[in-house]
Amino acid sequence: MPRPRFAKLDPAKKEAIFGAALEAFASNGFDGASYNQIIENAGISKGAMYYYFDDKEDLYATLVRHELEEILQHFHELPEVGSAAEFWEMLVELVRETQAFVVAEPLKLKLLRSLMKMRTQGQLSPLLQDLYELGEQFSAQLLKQGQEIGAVRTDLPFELLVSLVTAVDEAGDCWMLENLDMSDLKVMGNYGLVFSDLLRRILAPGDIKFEKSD
Amino acid sequence: MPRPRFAKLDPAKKEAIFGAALEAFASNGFDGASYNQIIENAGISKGAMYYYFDDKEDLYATLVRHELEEILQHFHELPEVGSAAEFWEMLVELVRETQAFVVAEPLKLKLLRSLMKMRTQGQLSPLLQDLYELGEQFSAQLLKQGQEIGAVRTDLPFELLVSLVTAVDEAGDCWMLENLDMSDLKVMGNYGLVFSDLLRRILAPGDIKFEKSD
Amino acid sequence: MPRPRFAKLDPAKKEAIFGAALEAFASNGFDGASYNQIIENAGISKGAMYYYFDDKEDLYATLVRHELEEILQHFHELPEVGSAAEFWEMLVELVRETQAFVVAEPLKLKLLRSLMKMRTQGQLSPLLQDLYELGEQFSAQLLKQGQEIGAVRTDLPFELLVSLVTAVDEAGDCWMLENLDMSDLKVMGNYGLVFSDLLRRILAPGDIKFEKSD
Amino acid sequence: MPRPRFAKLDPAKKEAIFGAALEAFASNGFDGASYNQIIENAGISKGAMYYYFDDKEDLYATLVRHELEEILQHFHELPEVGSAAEFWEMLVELVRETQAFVVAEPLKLKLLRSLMKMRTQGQLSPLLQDLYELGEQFSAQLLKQGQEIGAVRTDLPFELLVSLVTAVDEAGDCWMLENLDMSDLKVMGNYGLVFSDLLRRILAPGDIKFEKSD
DNA sequence: AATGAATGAGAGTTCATTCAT
DNA sequence: AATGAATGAACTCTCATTCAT
Repeated sequence: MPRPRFAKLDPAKKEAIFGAALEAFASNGFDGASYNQIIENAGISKGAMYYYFDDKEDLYATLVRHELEEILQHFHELPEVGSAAEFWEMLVELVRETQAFVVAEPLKLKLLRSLMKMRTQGQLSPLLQDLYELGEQFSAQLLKQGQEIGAVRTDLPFELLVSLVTAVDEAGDCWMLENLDMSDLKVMGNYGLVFSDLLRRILAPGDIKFEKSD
Repeated sequence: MPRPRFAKLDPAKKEAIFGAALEAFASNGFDGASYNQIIENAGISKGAMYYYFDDKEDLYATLVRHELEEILQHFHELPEVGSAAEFWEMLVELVRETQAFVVAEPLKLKLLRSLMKMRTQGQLSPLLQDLYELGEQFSAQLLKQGQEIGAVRTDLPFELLVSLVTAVDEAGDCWMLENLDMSDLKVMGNYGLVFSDLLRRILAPGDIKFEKSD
Repeated sequence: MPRPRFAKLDPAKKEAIFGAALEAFASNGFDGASYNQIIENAGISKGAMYYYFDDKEDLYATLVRHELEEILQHFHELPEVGSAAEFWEMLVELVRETQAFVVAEPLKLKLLRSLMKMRTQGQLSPLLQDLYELGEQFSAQLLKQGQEIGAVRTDLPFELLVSLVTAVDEAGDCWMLENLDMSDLKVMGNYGLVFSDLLRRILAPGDIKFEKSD
Repeated sequence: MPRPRFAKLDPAKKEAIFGAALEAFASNGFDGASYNQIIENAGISKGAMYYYFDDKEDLYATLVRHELEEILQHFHELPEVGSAAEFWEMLVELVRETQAFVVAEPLKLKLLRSLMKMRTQGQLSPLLQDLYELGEQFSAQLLKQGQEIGAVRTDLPFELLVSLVTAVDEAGDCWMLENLDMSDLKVMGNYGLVFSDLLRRILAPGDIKFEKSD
């Protein structure tokens, strides 16, 4: 089922195809996007597209994997952290970088989120299931690391933690895109602290002490 | 776009229509559900359906509103709480009831979630936008109350809080449906505490003190 | 899978649909016939066709069943025969009638034969399998009757006999269509004797005595 | 339309092409087989295939001719027979050999039969028409020989005899493939007698005497 | 002598919706 | 108040074939 000779294609056409696909899938989800329209917008013939990709799902999977790998690579070398304090500092930085990505590439974010949507509702095909797990791998790896140095709680099922982190991330990203003037980067910078603190609240181990602040 | 004379219909037919629609929309989302099939499964004529509802979206909105109102009504009279402590106690109870609903009516939950999906991605039509806000109203009201008695933080934009609560709720519900043996109600009961604690962590005001627990 | 409300359709349109389908299926077989072209030639809209028939196969099956029943009904009341001699006399008459049908309705013959073709090669869907058995039923019933009164051999597997009769019929029909001037009905009449004798040679029981005739 | 420089090709590739084509055409018939898939399965480039063969039909015709010639060559030197009795003895042997071929090479049999199918229904292109006649040539030659020594009837049009022999052969082969456990070669041997007797019944001259056997 | 990228018409099927009755 | 026949654009995908290299 993997796609064959798309790799060695004229980069301009490649970009045209990925561009059209990104636009369509991000805006309308997998089912909602029209493959015909993607093909048309990419400016290639029907047969050509089916020469590059087995089918609609193959294109979708290829695109998602492409974007996913780009992101994962970007966060590839997480700094080694030795203490919980260092872990949370790293998280702040991580969240800031993520937000920068969200603002810079909202379509890509929406694309990745479309995969999450498909998972919750309906069942994912094996091909897409693999992709999903690849995507979760990053959060999972981070959480694992946090648990090893005692920064992250171990009293809840691991998958639940992953789901929670994903959900809060998504809610945060989504809210930012809707409510923040994107040009106002300073304000945005501050929200890095806000969201990393939210994650810490959720993930911190033990009984949290809720102290009155006013 | 509001729905017309559907109200004074034979309740049995009403139920047939809603049943077929719930099944279809919950399982396949708005776009994925086939209006033709809903009509057929409802055992009603094409013309009749278009006599009751303007179009597919009208049926969807009517159904969602119906379920939403049923739920809102159920939680209508929240007990008045005077202190933060009482607020958090109430929240525990609330989460438990919500979970019971999730287990009892997974389809209805999926239906409501389909609305969330449409919102995050793609744009909601004004009609559905109204519905979405109606759905958020409950969380919003709860948060408002919490803020008034000092239980809920006021340092973040209100809409962000609402989004966060919604996201965590959804992640929790979703995780439960996937991972819990539904007959194992005792275990489920315990998760009421887990999820309400998660909400408290997010919503509690001030700088949270993360104390080492081991 | 059966077809729904095609029955109570304006007979003229019914005929248009059956006509287009007969022409296409008879000439090109099931796979070879273009459903799109059938629809166009029938002069109805695509949606309308799918309103009458579930799919291409449904139309094909409906058409074949229609023609089959017409034929079976025509031969419904076979005269009761009490002796082998009467059986062979009846066979002569039967073959003559069949030949008249072949000449009158070559397309219908080709249609029925297309079903046979599909069976030998590739496997028939359950729907078409039923049809095929309905078609064989006539020959089978005839053979059964012949066996009961001792006119037809019982030393070979019954299914083989059916296959042989079918094959010889087909070869004969086919040859007639190709080689006979159809207007020359007198000659054709004689071939009734020829073909019924051929069938008798195959079906007659016992060791046949081949006597020199010259 | 004849095929060009395919002859002097690496025999291994030749075999690969013929193998893929045989598999596809035998299983799906001419129309049903996908030329693209044949090319892919042959492990050859698109351009190469169109370099060797004009088009799909050219490959089909070349393959059929190849198999046909192989068979015809196998039966090339029929033993000279001087009497009707010897003729029928030879026929028994011939049928047995044919059956062995059927069991050994069912795909090749199906391929040849696909040509018959195309002939009966739809019209054969001149190229394929030639092929068909080549195939009939063997039966024809046999019948001619039989007629010369008085073993085969001369009261029917020659072409009709050929058609009948072909049809009965086909019915027999087909029935064997379907109903016989191929490993049960002993039983199969007996059917050599059955089928050659069937042919004799059809072909024997004069008025056949049907004698009661019980 | 041979490649494989590219074509675009056409396949069967589903869709939400309309409208004469 | 309600029917259900009818629409035709759009859907994903396959086809045999061409042609610049």
